[in-house]
Amino acid sequence: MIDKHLMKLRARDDISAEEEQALYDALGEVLHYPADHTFITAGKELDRSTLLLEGILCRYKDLSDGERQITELHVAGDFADLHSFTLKHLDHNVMTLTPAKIVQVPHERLKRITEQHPHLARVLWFSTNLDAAIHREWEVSLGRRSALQRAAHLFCELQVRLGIVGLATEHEFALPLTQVDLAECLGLTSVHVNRVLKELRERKLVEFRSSRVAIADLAGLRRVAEFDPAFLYLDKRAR
Amino acid sequence: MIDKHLMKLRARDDISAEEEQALYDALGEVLHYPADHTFITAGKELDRSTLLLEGILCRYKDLSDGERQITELHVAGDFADLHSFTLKHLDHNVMTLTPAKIVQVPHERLKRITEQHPHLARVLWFSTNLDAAIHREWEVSLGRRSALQRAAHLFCELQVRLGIVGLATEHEFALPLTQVDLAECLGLTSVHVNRVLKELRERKLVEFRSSRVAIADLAGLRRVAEFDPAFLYLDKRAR
DNA sequence: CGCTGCTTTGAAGCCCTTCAAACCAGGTGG
DNA sequence: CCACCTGGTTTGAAGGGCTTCAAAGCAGCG
Repeated sequence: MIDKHLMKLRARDDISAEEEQALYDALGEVLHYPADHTFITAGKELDRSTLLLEGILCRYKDLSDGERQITELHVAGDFADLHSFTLKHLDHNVMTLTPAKIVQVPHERLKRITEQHPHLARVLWFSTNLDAAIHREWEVSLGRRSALQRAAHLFCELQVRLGIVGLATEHEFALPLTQVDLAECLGLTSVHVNRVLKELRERKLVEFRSSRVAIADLAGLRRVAEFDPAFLYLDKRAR
Repeated sequence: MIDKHLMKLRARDDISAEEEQALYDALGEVLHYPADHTFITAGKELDRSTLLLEGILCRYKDLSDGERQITELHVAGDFADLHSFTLKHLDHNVMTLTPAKIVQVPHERLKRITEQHPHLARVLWFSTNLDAAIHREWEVSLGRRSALQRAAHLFCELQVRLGIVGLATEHEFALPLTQVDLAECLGLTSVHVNRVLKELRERKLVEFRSSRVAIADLAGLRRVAEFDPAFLYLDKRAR
């Protein structure tokens, strides 16, 4: 059931059979959520974390004028809110962008992992630090990259992250988001996202339509985005 | 020596005398760095973390055109790169913005903490998750807030964070940064930062000059920034 | 007293937003 | 089976917030 999560972890470190079992033992209830469903609200006390099995989630914050900023996208195999284990409540909301299948992991069982499996605990710690690395890369995009580069960079990031769990090739992947969703990731208006997507299409770099990303020229796309996958920590080593 | 770090941790959870001792036992060499000194470079293997005792540090990424984005500021009491414990190398650089006094903490000794002090390990994990929360708030600023709001929000954040370690009052705190430094935090040009600071001054909200922030109207400043300190997790509870 | 780094100000321009409306595909119901 | 509705996409025109370029002002210091 958590094969994609294991793929993600094992791309970064060795996970023993015993540790794999400890993870399985930590699993709780499996749930199916519809699209556009906010299932974690900022400030609310949490006693379990959410491991995404299928679909796409996002973390987001709302502003007073109705604007929204998505701070991270989550794909299958990601813990959406592992950080709630130490934070106890979150500073942001989490919602589904597509229909999603998730499995809950009670914090009580995560606590046991920190007590009985220090290495696995460090790997989980690593994985929250990986989320922070993604945040940092988004800060760079939002602060310093042009609209075209931001969009290109996001597609590059998703191609790698989905590739790790077998959901993307060099040429394409499914991405059932709207242009509004993308705009909320990129700090742009959906109108401008539309124009940027048009330019990426005309430059024969990438095509985003009918819920798919078709990459015409991955090298060119990465060049435009100045994409360096180092921030995704794909080197496998002891954590 | 690490009293400010303990103040920071104890604002979020209880730290026992035994845990405090474990932290002291983990300390290594104390170093003094000059201002504008990059002492951690992206990609370089690390075997120790850096606890800031005095001064201001920043994490930053450089872009090909010479632009720079600062992704977080660090104040006394912060671990600047505790996340390198699980990441092993970083995706960003770390530099001093002022002269700084730091103490190194070998990863080997942090590993021992994860094995012998699970609760303290969770508190340290929490503290890297707090950095991620700050990243998210910056994403919101960079993606959705106006230049004026971004600057106001940063001052509010620093007032709280410095206040926790006794380095800020409701009315003022030392901040020996240049307008160029601020611009690199805020995703703006230094020219525009200058205009924004002028407006904050004219609106009688906050004055930034000669290395100090003088807050004329904290409530008004927070209103302009739409500042909510919840993302700093100041509620004390078991982690 | 002149250098250096930082701050301040002005003028022009551009990237992205705003506002508005048309277009399009998929699903529903008469 | 088409008319209609709805959510999403596309395009145009005008405007604004921030950048760019340029230069002057200013404080600290050797």
